[in-house]
Amino acid sequence: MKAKITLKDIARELDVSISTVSKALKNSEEISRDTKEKIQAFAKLYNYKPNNIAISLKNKRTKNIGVVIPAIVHHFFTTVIRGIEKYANAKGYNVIVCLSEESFDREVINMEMLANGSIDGFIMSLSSETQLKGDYNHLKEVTEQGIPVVLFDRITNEVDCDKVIIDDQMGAYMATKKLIDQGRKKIALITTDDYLSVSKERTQGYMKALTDSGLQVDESRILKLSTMEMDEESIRNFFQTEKVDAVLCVNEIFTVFSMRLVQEKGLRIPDDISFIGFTDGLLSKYANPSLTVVAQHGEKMGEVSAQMLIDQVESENEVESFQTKILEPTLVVRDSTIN
Amino acid sequence: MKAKITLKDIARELDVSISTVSKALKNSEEISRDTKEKIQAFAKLYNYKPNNIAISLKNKRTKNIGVVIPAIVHHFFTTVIRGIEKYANAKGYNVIVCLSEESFDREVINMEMLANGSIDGFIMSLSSETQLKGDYNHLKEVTEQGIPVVLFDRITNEVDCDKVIIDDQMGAYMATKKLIDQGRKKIALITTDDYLSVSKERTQGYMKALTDSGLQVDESRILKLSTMEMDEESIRNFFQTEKVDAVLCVNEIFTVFSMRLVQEKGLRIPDDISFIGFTDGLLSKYANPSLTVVAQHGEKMGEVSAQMLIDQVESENEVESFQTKILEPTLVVRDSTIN
DNA sequence: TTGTACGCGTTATCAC
DNA sequence: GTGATAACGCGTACAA
Repeated sequence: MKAKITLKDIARELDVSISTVSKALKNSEEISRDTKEKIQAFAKLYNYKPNNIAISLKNKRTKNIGVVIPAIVHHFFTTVIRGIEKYANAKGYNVIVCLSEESFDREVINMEMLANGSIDGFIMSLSSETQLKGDYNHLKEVTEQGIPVVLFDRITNEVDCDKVIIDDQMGAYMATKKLIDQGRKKIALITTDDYLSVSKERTQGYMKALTDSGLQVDESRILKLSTMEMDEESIRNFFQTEKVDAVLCVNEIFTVFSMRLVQEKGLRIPDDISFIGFTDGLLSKYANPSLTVVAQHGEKMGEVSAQMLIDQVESENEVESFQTKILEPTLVVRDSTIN
Repeated sequence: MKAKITLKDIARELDVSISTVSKALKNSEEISRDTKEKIQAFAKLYNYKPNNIAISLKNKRTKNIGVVIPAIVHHFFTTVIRGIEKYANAKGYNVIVCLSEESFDREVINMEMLANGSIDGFIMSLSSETQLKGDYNHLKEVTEQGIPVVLFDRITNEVDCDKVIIDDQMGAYMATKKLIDQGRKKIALITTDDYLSVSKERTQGYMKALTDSGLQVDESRILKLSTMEMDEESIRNFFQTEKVDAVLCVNEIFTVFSMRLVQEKGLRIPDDISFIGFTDGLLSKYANPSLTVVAQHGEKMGEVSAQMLIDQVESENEVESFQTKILEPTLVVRDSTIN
């Protein structure tokens, strides 16, 4: 095993000083051609690479980005990570991923772990427990320390930082409008409690579309689950009592499961009942029938988040004005609605 | 903005030496109660936290694990990451995720980036391009430098390191056997070229099950796609020529798409034709009909990988014997096969 | 043209 | 009981 070689090692071997080696490897004009060539050849031979940690300590820049998300087994979040990775890597940054698993405590612990010098900035989406609690002190502390933060998707207005979201309200509005235009009158909404920022927005978009079209909002047609996790029981009960001709759901899984339920009852999709979900993942594409969805453009969101963060990290002067970027959702029409 | 406070800051404020502060904060017996209390109170007040980077430089331990995988928008890999995260986090390690996106070059670049001091060890699954090329020098270099590596799922025998896989051959064998036991005679296999270690194993298991049951292996019933990415055209062609009564696929997506194709032709699943896939993800659970699959236990795999890696990282004496852990696959029976 | 000295933040050793 | 010093690996201002 050949251990990593350092400047000191090279200096000792070649009987020059460390700084000479350092300069030579940077091709400094100060050093004579002879010495430079000798040192560079030796360095190449022993595959010298500067130690990232030492450089981080010196520069107070780690070139690491901390990403804290509630879950990773969700298509949307994986696409965001991919977008972040793509941009960050191109800029020479690494991505440290931490999962809060929807837990406030784990979110706090993870941030504290990373905030002690491991990263140059955070990109994060809030855990549901955090949004429920409404406690954002861990975020405030971090920003007060001067560590840049970019929030995406699940955000809060209580923290001053850059944000990236899609226009969830518009997405729900577009979807609902489409259902109405196709003659649907009894449109159900399967969502979660309003403490989740995205669900709140989507619910508003749904209601606005109904009232804009002169339809009544019937609260009994709105099912609010407690989390984004699957709750088969509640959805089953809902469809036992409610007779509807269209359903909008805030994610893919709720939609696919709901479709299955009504299919079991003998209803035909989209003839008897239409479905639209959120998130354009594999499930939507390969469901039977394939799913019409509001695409959230996770990869784009990740890229934009990474760009905003790195801009902040690399800007000399402290940024004082924060911006919120709102991406436009798109309706991807497939077979769960009438064409 | 209150910047991070250092030992030096505290020392200056309290008019003591840096080493006194350091010791006091570690509750050293050497320091008087008075001084300790004063220093600890001050540190708490200003929320002092030691700088990870400085500690890493000193200890030559980063408490970071590098994870390099081919893709993240795959359920299997996300579950592995989750397992790694879970174990690593509990041990105080962070997880740096890098995506090779199935590219050899990106795999090499990512490893080089991380190998220069950013991480204590690697957990990785080979990109398809790497397996196709058969070039593992980047892995060998890293292990020669004394950086521990754990390979999972897509592995190679050419690198000496710990490995974690499931018994892919057994998984395919179990699945094929089940189809045979249900009276199926014409069983197709949709897989990828043999350069992918997992596909090769699965193909062997499939063939072994057939011959063990006295059935002929009919090469025309085996479709070998070039990658794990979806290739709708090839699959469509395959089902146009081949008449089979059961299909085994090496992933979920191939399976779900194939089911759709035969359904369009009017075949009933599982009455006329049965399906079994690999990977127990959302698609399998929510497909219509739901999918019988060989579960790969990704989360478990991640945990085991992390455990093996951290054991190696933390073991004083250099480990010289490497082990390969083989996890058992499980058949999850759902509605795409006869019960 | 080359080398010395210092600092990044921490800890461990040794001297007072 | 407290403090000075060296070391981790690197870069750079300054001195020779």
